[in-house]
Amino acid sequence: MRTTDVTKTSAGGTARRAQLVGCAIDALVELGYARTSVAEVARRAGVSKGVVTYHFPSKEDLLGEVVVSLYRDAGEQIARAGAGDSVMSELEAYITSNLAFVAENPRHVRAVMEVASNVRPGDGRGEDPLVTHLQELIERGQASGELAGVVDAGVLAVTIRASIDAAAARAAVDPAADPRAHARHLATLVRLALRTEEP
Amino acid sequence: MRTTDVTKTSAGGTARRAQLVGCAIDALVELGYARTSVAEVARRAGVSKGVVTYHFPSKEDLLGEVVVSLYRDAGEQIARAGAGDSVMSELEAYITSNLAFVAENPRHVRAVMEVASNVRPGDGRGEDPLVTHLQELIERGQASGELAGVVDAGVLAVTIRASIDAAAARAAVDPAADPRAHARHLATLVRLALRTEEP
Amino acid sequence: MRTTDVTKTSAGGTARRAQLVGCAIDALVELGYARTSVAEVARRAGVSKGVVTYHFPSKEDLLGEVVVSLYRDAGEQIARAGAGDSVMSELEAYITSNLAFVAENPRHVRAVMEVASNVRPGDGRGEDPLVTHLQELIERGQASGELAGVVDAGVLAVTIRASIDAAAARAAVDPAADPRAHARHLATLVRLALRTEEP
Amino acid sequence: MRTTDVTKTSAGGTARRAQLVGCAIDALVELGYARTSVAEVARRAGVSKGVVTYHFPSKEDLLGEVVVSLYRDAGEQIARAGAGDSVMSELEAYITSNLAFVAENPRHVRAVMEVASNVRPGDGRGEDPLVTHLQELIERGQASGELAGVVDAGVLAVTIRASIDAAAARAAVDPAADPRAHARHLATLVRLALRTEEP
DNA sequence: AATGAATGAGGTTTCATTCAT
DNA sequence: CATGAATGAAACCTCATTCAT
Repeated sequence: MRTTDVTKTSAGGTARRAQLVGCAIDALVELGYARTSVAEVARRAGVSKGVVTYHFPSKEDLLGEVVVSLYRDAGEQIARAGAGDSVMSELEAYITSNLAFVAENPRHVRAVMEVASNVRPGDGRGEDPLVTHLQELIERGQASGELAGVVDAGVLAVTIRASIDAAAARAAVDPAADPRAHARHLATLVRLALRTEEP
Repeated sequence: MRTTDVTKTSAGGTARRAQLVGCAIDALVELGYARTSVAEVARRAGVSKGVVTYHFPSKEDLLGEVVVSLYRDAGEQIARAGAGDSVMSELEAYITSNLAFVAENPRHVRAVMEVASNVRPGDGRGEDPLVTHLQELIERGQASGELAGVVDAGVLAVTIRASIDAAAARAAVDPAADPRAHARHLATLVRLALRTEEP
Repeated sequence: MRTTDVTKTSAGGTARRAQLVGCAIDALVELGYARTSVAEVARRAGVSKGVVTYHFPSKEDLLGEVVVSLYRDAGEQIARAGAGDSVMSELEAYITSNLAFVAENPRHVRAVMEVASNVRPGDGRGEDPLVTHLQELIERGQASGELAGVVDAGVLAVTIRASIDAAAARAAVDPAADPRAHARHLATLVRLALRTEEP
Repeated sequence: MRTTDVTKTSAGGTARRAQLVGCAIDALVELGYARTSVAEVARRAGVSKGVVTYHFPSKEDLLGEVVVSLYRDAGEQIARAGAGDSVMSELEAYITSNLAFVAENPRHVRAVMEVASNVRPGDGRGEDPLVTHLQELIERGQASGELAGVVDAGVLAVTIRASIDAAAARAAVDPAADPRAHARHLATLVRLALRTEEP
């Protein structure tokens, strides 16, 4: 329980909001989406239900904050990873930084997965931008001849993304999992699949 | 609506059960887990709520049947695919038959995904048997020298499984997706990753 | 409390529905609109809250039924009153039958007033059809020369309607009030206002 | 929005109170009683919720002030209208000044109606003093022979009052309505009803 | 087998009010 | 004077489940 005393901790309700988001994450990880109610989050925070709806007018707002705060944190960290000087090293940096973030925030990642798998996408499809970005990266490398063109860029992009997510899911639930090792092995796998015959 | 008249169709109400499972699948696909209620399933079947609870003592039983019936069908079909004469061809058959099944049963697959992401796994951990099976297969190939040993068998197994699931998720929701093509490209990817230097 | 045993009273839930409407009327009269909750109605009926929402999916449905059942009853009774052979006698019949109905159903009338004064009219205005009907009647009499044209038909129509409603409000709350006497005096008033100089 | 800057405007916060009453009126007119919350009033005033409860210990106090401020204003204006030299002219002055006030303060009037229809009268019954006053006036005229005695003074009093209120309700909601014209026509109506046969 | 009625728990949200700063 | 945080009650609604017929 994140019942850390929050009084006098920070100006504005920022601390309280952060605490509530933290409790929501805990509830999502431990109970799943369906059993994560406003009441449950309030209970974990040791406050009344009203406090939650005071800081987050609706449940959607609270869970939305769980999601965006992850994207904010992940975005910052992954941006710092910077790009490599070749497509392959950029791919590797992508994989590594993603799973490094996962290794450090397994529960937050898991919580967002719970939310994502239970929110009906408004109107429908829409390519996953994460996958699209990967695919374009790979295609660029293939076009320049740096990478072999045998394997389908789209399928490889989906596969990389899915592998990262699977490792994340695992890490969130199994403290013994090692997302960084997964990253290394996945990078190897990708390198093998994309190596040109004669370097 | 699967309101096919079911009266006097079969002994023991097996047909009614099948109809209800079908309606549950439809509801899961169209409304998502949260909005799939017993009442909704009954409405779609054109019967009263009592009928559902009569055939399935609890909601869990109904959704459980959605899941096991998929595993039953998939198991049969994939078993028929048989094994190849080499580990690589067995891997390929696994990938292909899995995604062939997905291509033929996208809605049922999607429904099971809805259920799976909302049912808390009994107590927790537990290796995924599907992944374990793949991993053992790969390790066998690597031990015999048929396959290269550079890549980590566990990570590759997880990645294959994740890639298949991602393609399935996509196919279930996007009629334009082509799971069979995904299977071919994924098989290529695996072959590249596992090929020995000098065959 | 209308906790009359309803079991085995009638086929279908019609009796239960009627009982709930009755309890809603009682609550509206005794507590007013704001304090008339679904829970309160259930309590008065001696049933659980769920019963109310079972028969009336939403609170709006329940209160809507309070209103339409009044209009149904009133419509039938007033229709039976029939029309007179002159405009004046028709006006008199209107006033009399309206207040006779009020005299017999003071609580139901009061309940509907509570609802009416608390439901925001969807888009806005819209002439009150009851008033419009009266106004047309009066104008017809004035055009034919049967009634004096000095007084404004619209204002008289509004005034008659308002007077009836005021008497109704009074009757609903004061058992000593006499709506039928009010009707006689109001009719006299109208006759005086509309009499021609030389008959 | 009545967000007029009120700081340092007046001693004792009288201006703030007036501003809040004004915002409450706006909310009542635009949203109705049910949706007029303390928070809404504060929002419209551009201040925090606490300000409202500071100046008005309870919601009832705020809405009460909406009502009494109307009665105060109306009382002053109607008193200025003065009395006529005959009962009939006094009746006419009453009707005219009432509806003149309505014509000038339609929103305030509407707001008070919202409140009135949602506040349970203390214990119940109680003659309406406004009606009683009218009734006594009429009876006086009838006793002196100035007015005809055919029509019942009580019913006429109720009817006049109801007609004024109906016109007020209309004016509050329909800017095209003309309460002053209503007053003239109503006065005519009353005169006709009370004229003696041979003057 | 099937139905419709009933239950009661639980969910989200709104709100008047209190209070420390 | 003013604020923002917190509370707790109450409202409406949904739903899985039980049961008599």
